[in-house]
Amino acid sequence: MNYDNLMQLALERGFYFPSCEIYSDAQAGFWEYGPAGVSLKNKFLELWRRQLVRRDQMLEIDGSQIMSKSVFEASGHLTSFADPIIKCKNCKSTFRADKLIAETTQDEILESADLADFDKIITEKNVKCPRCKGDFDNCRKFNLMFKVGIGPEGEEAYLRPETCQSIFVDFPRLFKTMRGKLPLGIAQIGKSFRNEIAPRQSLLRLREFYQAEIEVFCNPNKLNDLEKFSEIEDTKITVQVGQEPKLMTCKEAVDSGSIPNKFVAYYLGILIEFYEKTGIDLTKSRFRKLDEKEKAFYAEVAFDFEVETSIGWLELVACNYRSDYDLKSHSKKSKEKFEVMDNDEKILPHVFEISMGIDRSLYSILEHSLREDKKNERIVLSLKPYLAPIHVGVLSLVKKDGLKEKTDEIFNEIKTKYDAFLDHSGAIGRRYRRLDEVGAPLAITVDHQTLEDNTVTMRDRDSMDQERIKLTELDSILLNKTAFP
RNA sequence: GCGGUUGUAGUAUAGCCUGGUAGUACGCUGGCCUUCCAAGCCCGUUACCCGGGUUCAAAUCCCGGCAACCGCACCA
Repeated sequence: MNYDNLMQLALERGFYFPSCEIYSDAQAGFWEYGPAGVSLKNKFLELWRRQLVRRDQMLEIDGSQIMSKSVFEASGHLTSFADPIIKCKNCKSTFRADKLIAETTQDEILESADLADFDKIITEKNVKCPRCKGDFDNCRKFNLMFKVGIGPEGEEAYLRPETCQSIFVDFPRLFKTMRGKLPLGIAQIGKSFRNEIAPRQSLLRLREFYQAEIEVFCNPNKLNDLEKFSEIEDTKITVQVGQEPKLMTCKEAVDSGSIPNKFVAYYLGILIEFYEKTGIDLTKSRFRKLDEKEKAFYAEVAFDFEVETSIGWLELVACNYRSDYDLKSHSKKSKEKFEVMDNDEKILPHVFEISMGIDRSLYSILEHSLREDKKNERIVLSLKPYLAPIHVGVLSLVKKDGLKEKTDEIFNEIKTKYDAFLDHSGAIGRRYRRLDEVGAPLAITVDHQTLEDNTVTMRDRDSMDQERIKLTELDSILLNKTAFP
């Protein structure tokens, strides 16, 4: 199934839809999650907590979305997270100043150069608009951060462009008070904000989006000294260095040098074990090593976890070895001490980050789970049961003869424990089809026999098979079938 | 941000060229029927992206805005 099929399902079944859609000044790049989308997202995040945060005994925090100017002076975002742009006075085309200068004059100019330098070169070399030969306005910086004004004086602050800055800033307190020991993972789920020039494709390129980030603080001298590496050494991952993706175990990846050390390999390993449980098709996934040009300004080594969908390869997770870039710069700017003791050694930890795009992950899960069952004329969302927005449909075969009342009774017994959906009306087949489309793995139906022997039929979403179960066993069956792995 | 295409119910669309009662399908609400997979019948429900202009009259023509799609550029 492709992007359009999924978009239609999302709109019809309440997974996601455009923000502020009733108003004509609604801007692109903002989307809402509907009831089904929220339920899926919550369960996805619960799985993330279990498979990464709990597994590795990480600390989870929830930081503020608005952060002070100093944070982004230190992090480099105020200067590096901006593009120098110039606009043609005549045809209004916009270009990146550094790229245009490089193309037309062969002069290399740093992206971070002063604005006056750009203007100077453009005047000296007589650079004109490549479209219409027009003159340019003065160069300006377009920063992708949203600036906000705090309080009546409008003090300068910014919406965070990545959640991890809270983690770096909070590190000294967390390490001390939580009795931290290296390596230490600190995790956070939250929203980040980027003023993208051209947001597009619903959840895939947003101005306001969710990230689930993990920053692992480590001793850079012990990157191959990691006992728990054995847990994942046989886990298979696809690594692409250069052009050819290769399937290998984590151990082979380290031995062959595809992944630089056991430490990085361990986190890529537990990440792939997490994604395996989301239902994403891992045969359509790869860790792609980024070359120098593609890497972020703070990254020393970077792997993108990418998944193939109907619209191409999508970057779901950026895995960056940020070295001591962040702690060093925050330490310098704030005068706070970031060094910690690792046994007898005093060190400034290095950071490896696993920066996950939640919205893109959810999109990929949905696309990989959605299928058309032509034989039975239905659309089925074959989500993992523990991720399904609705765990179980509770249906009455017909409303009369007390079946409705019996159904209500069963529903009331399970509704606080499971995501159950009660439905009495319409043809039974139609109700099953609707549940198939939101991905409900199970449906139980109350019929006349139920009143006699307290059994109901339980239908399986994927096979459409039915079996009769005792109501006394309903809870344990549901518990078992919808449990997280 | 540029260029092209487009914008009609919950979804998908017809109507637009040639201005005059906005139609269809699926869905949805309620009812009849029905003992398990989108059946049938009846009743009902919901829409012309926003603003301005032309006109006796605008979904339709014109201008502006916004959005979506495709391409270019961008993507820490």
